[in-house]
Amino acid sequence: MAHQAVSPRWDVELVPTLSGRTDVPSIDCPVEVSLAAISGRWTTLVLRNLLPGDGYSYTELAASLPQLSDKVLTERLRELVSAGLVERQIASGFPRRTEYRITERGRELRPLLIELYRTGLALKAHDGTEDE
Amino acid sequence: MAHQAVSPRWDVELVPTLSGRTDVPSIDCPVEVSLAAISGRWTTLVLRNLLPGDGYSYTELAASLPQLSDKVLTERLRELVSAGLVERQIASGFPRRTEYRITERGRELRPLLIELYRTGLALKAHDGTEDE
DNA sequence: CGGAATCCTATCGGATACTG
DNA sequence: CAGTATCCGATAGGATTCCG
Repeated sequence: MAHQAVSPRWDVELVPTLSGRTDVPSIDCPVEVSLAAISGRWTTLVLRNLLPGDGYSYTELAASLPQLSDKVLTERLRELVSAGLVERQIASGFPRRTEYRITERGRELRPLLIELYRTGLALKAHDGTEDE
Repeated sequence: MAHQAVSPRWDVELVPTLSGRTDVPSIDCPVEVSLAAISGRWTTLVLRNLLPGDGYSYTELAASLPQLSDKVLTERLRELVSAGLVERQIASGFPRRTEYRITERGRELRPLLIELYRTGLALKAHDGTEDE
């Protein structure tokens, strides 16, 4: 008989469905789906700015994050749009105006971002570098 | 007078404190703190396995994630240990046994991981690729 | 057993310059 | 205004081999 793959003891609240019991980082795992949605430098800041629901032009978005280069801003926006988290509308007229706005789907990330914030505050509170 | 930096409209539930109002991805921002804690390929899987609280030897951990190379496993463990999220104890004896175990601090990540899972399921549910 | 050391490639993200 | 194009250095992570 062959060796059994060693399986952890499952925390069923943490891993309630089978797709979380993977032994590799696969996009089938819900956790990886979420991570993919918020991954990339600057992504969470862009989402933070869009989440209140206001439409932003490209330039406004760039002005709200002055250190963010055009290249990366464009990349992030394309990723978010193609993931259906942000929508892009081009209003005809001159000068051209593009408007970026969070989608319903994008709003699903809000609780996650709140939790990221909350957890970060908790970790900062007791800093992990106290002596015994 | 100079130009004003363009500031977004704040979602005060999402960004309750000043440290979240940064315009660059700084480690001062709580969101970045959380992201740093769970960042890196395989990290969430290692945490998932440790979160039930069982101690794992290096080899058991490796066996629970067979595709994970020694190099990356070691890297991840060092990061987690140095962040105070996991503790490492060496039991004297032969053969040598090292035991990795989640810390109290590490348990603070549990709600975040649950939320990552929850959000991922939600995103998968309505897939973002439906036609109108 | 529990790693460390090397090597190698791919992708990421920053800087800069240019365009319809 | 709203991006694109190009270059480039740094890191991440996988494969493999070695060590106390």
